Amino acid sequence: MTRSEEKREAFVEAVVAHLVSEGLADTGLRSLARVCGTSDRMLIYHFGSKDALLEQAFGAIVAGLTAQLDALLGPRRRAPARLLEDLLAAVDRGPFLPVVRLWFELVGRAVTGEEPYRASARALGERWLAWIEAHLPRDRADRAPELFATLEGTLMLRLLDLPEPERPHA
Amino acid sequence: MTRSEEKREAFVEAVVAHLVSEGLADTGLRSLARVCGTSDRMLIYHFGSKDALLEQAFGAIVAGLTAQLDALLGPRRRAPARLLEDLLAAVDRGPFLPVVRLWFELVGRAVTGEEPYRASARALGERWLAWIEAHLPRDRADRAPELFATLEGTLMLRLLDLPEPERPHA
DNA sequence: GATCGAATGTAGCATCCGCTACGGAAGCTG
DNA sequence: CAGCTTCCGTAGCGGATGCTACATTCGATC
Repeated sequence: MTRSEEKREAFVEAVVAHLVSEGLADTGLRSLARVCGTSDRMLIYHFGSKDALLEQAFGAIVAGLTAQLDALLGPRRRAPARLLEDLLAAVDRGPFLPVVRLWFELVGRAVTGEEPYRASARALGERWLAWIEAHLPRDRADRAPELFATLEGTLMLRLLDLPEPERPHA
Repeated sequence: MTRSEEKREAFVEAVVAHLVSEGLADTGLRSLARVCGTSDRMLIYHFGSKDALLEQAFGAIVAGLTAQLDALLGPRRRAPARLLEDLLAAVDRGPFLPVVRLWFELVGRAVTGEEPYRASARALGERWLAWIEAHLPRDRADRAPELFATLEGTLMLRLLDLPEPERPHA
């Protein structure tokens, strides 16, 4: 790997960390350059445009997410209700809340069709759905969208400090 | 009502229409002034700040939403599954999709705590929850958050062009 | 008709935005 | 050393941002 590629990779990593911790608000080229320890000039040089950089960063987040989920919950398949319970518990305990917040910010931009947000949100959603499907019993894989919907809706309520559905304690 | 109050009301109405049709992207003071047929100078004069104007507009949207829902679905209480079905059908048929998009944009900004978005999103969410509660059988009012979650999650999937949960046809 | 406050137009401030033009430095190749 | 490519710093463009200062116009009241 060339020096350039190494640098690009490091830049993307720094941007990912910044996005996860700060959200989409502070994503000016000059801010991103600061967290990368370089200049806006150089970010354009390496990535061509701000959107291309963000797209790569979102891609890296997508790739990292399933890895994190796998590490936390293992490959075991389980019934829908139990899987939902485990996922919500994981969000409670793990470092997932900032990513969930970022996810909702991303969806908020994606619904207008704005790129690169829409494409990134769809990619993230698809991977998430696939992960859920892979962790449901094979004969109930078709319930993945339903579980996804319940999970996302519950997270929305949580993020807005509105009352959550009552769940049977595990 | 004074001339000023009439004008303010008309301005808020114009801003509401603009928000619903265009979303949160094009909300510069000068853009809002254009759709109101006035100047940025005058919007500040009447409302004090852009945020105050937006807050009033979101308030008007909240107020209008339950009215629209009532008009479409009537006051009848119904079982959770049926209510969900009816709500999703209403979104399918009615002019609600732009409002739903705006709602998700609003949530996207609210999750970072940014005002006036957070307060407005919470208000809208609370009213929506209350509406659902009022349309569930009295002894099942506690299932409102669950229904809200399923509805919002399903709408998210729909807005992102991801596969929706299978529903029994009504 | 003088007066006064409400309403409004004009111009501008300070700051940010993504991006670019230009030129210099560094390092490799002949 | 010459010449070329890669890398990067400086400066700035044109436009948008929320908001303000100032001055004017207008309509109602005394």
